[in-house]
Amino acid sequence: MDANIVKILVSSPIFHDISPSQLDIMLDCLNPKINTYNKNSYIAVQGEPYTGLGILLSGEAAIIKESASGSRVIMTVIGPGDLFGEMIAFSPRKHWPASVFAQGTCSVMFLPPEKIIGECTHVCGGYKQLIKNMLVLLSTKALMLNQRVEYLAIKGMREKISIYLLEQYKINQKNTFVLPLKRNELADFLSVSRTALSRELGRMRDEGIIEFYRTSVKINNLAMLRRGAE
Amino acid sequence: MDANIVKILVSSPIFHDISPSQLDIMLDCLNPKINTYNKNSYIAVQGEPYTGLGILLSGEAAIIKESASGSRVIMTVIGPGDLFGEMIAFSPRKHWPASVFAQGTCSVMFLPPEKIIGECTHVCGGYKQLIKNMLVLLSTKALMLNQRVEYLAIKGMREKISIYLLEQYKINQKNTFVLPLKRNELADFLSVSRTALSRELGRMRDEGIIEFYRTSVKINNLAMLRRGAE
DNA sequence: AAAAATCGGTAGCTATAGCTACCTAACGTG
DNA sequence: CACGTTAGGTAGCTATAGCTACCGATTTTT
Repeated sequence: MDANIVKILVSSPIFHDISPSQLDIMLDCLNPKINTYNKNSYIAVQGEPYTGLGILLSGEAAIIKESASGSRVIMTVIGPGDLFGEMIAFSPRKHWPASVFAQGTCSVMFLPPEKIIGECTHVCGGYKQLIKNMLVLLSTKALMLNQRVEYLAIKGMREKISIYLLEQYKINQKNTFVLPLKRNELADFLSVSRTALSRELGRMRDEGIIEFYRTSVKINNLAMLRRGAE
Repeated sequence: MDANIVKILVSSPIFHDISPSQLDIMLDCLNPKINTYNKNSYIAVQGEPYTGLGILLSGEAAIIKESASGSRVIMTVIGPGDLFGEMIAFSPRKHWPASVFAQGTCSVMFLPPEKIIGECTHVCGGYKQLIKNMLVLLSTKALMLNQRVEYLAIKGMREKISIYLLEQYKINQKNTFVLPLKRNELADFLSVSRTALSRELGRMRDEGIIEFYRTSVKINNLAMLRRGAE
């Protein structure tokens, strides 16, 4: 296997803690298929049969959800080393739940999922690590989604903001901190409109609960913030 | 190991396709801890250190999310054979993201997650199956959550309903079908108020798109329903 | 079979948050 | 450094959906 490819693969979370030499051996068992895609072409099409666990080797691709009427929403953008289709690999579903679209020229490695829990009887250390990595990846994904559901299920704008800020406060352990998201991204994450988000933040500032400038925030009244979270 | 316990375990998705005799052998490796809990006591407390992958052997327990202010929301109710804490098992997080509360007298088996990707070098068939089951469980969970996020991210009431009905239509392949959820549950799933949901359903009926009585629905105008889904 | 609880539809009121539009501050690029 | 672009705050208007209240129908309990 090409040394360059191995280099990218060892940086990918799916091969975390697997040495290049181990990886080289494992690839023989895993039966990977490598394809290249031109800019603005489909790597995977929503609804079509699943083609395996994808690892982006080079280029940039967008995961997009397409509605029946043809409107397209970009879910995420992925780069070299990133995975896609990891949720479907071991589920009973056998169709792509979203499309993957090459933003530039891309090369992609597909792994047949059945090979991961594979026949490969000589259980090298790398093999065990691979499974462990898959378990970690899926758990983390599920937890992230779970957290997102929790935020989306919150009714009020004030409540969403308060809970989000309290969580950030807990992480930073300081009254003043910098948010990891820009306004637009935060609005997206909370699934509210940016303008309404800004308005509510303004109100909270007027009430003396917080101060902010762009992504930096200072909590002035923790008790009131807590009350806002209900 | 008690034959009764083995009987429940083989019915649990985590030990799917593992024979009782295989299971009996595996349990020696897995180092399970069994505890019993009185009615109305905590099996796990949100925020406290993770105690392992839980399998409910008997009784009924509720997964509840508790907010800082002390308000409690029941997420799901689980019964014998059901799992809990499967998302945290392989993630870097080491604290319960929700509480588990015994609704009646419960007995619970906890498995240390590190044993699942275990040291157990004699790779019996059952062991491989166990890992496969974990992967399937986590994938399915992630997909479910993903679907939920998609619904919650939808803005309009009409749009939510239309997409939901179209999905049900696709499943049933008939114009007339019975919804798997009651109004209350559907409102919960879509994260809208029941009254607003009923109102919009009424509007859609007035416009001749659908007919309905309780949980049975008939689609009268598929094209309009599609348009409602944007 | 009567009583109680659940389920579901309707109506009116109102708070909320989305949308458009606009403007200023920061960033980045040739 | 001038230009375009992105990020973010503000304002006014309005549609939407939440809430309360109520009532009839259905199911469950006793």
